[in-house]
Amino acid sequence: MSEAVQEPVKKRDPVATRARLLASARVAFTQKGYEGAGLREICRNAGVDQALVKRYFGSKEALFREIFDSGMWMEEVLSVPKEQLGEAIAGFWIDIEKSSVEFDATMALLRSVGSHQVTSQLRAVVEDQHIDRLAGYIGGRNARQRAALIISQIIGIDTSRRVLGVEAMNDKNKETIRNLWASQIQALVDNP
Amino acid sequence: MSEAVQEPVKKRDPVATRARLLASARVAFTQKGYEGAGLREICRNAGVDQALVKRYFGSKEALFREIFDSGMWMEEVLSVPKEQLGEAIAGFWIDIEKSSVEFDATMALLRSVGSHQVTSQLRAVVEDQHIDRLAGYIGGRNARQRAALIISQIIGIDTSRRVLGVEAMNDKNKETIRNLWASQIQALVDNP
DNA sequence: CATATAAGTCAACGACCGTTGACTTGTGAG
DNA sequence: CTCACAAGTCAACGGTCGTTGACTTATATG
Repeated sequence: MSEAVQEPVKKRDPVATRARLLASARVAFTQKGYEGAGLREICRNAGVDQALVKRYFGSKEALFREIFDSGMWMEEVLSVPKEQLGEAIAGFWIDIEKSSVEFDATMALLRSVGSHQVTSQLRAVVEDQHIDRLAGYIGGRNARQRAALIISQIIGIDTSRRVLGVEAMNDKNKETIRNLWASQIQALVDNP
Repeated sequence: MSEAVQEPVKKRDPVATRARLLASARVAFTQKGYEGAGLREICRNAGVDQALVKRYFGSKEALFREIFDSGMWMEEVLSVPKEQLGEAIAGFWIDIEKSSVEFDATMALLRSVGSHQVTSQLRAVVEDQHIDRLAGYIGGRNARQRAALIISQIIGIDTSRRVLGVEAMNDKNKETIRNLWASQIQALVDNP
């Protein structure tokens, strides 16, 4: 109402269109993974024609890449002192369900892991955005390997808990899982 | 040559056909996951017609289920004393590449995790064949949760190492990973 | 106001998917 | 030897997929 200083009522807004396409793709990839999400569905939910994916991104694969490029992955969790890193990481990923429901990059990754078309993309995301960043933070001997183990635990626990829905890790057992997992991570952070 | 006491040279052998179909399906699901593997490809490699999948198994989903039913999952690794369980599990899954290349149930599971059609199947496999069995073996307080964390680590590490191909966990770093991981598992086995 | 260009639409391509019913043919029981 | 039935084949169904080229239309520039 008040911010409409200039409202040309554009019928065509490439910036907004691109944004709506990206937003819709984020939801679809989160819910169904790379292969499971269809371009027609993504475009329908974005209210645009399916041919625009090619114009704006080039291909489905490039659209998928775009989504993972804009992630500030470990930042939020790497702001705590090392002694609390186990609690911070475990707490963040155990309570992640409260985060933005419409886009959950971890879920999108886990549900796309089986698609050969994007495995190299996902490896790059895991290595560059997660493992390397975490390894640089914890330091010490075999930092890369210890960081890789921590990231692998995130992948495995999230797969069991949220993708598969394993009962032993459901909300009723949340606190138990969080405590056990936090001390596991902390052991890897502290050193071999 | 010598064992052919009775060789009817059958043109039709339902038992053998079924077995060849299962063998081919195992390879395909291992390499491409549930969605990525097509029935036409499976049948072609088995040398049979694609219509036989319906006759023998009913559907693709049922064929997939059949493959995971015949698994003696944790048996091999649960034969060691508790004090060596960490070493046993880590060692088994780190060296798993030497096992039967054509069928690797863990890979088939990991590459199929994103397919909604089979998530409930896979959850059942993980819970009944892995978590429950391991929990019964290790015992103690919160055994199910500790077992679930161990199984989740298998899932996560195998996803990083063999599905994604993360460099920090490749063969050159195999020993480091094995040792770090073994002590992580052992800590969960011993108790909270 | 005229117009070049970008934005968006439309319909179709070729390929693959799981499934299915009708068909042919081998095989063992009588 | 016959024949009923199981085993295996064939072709097609209806559907989805990512992609693409030709088309229409809005917008900004001059």
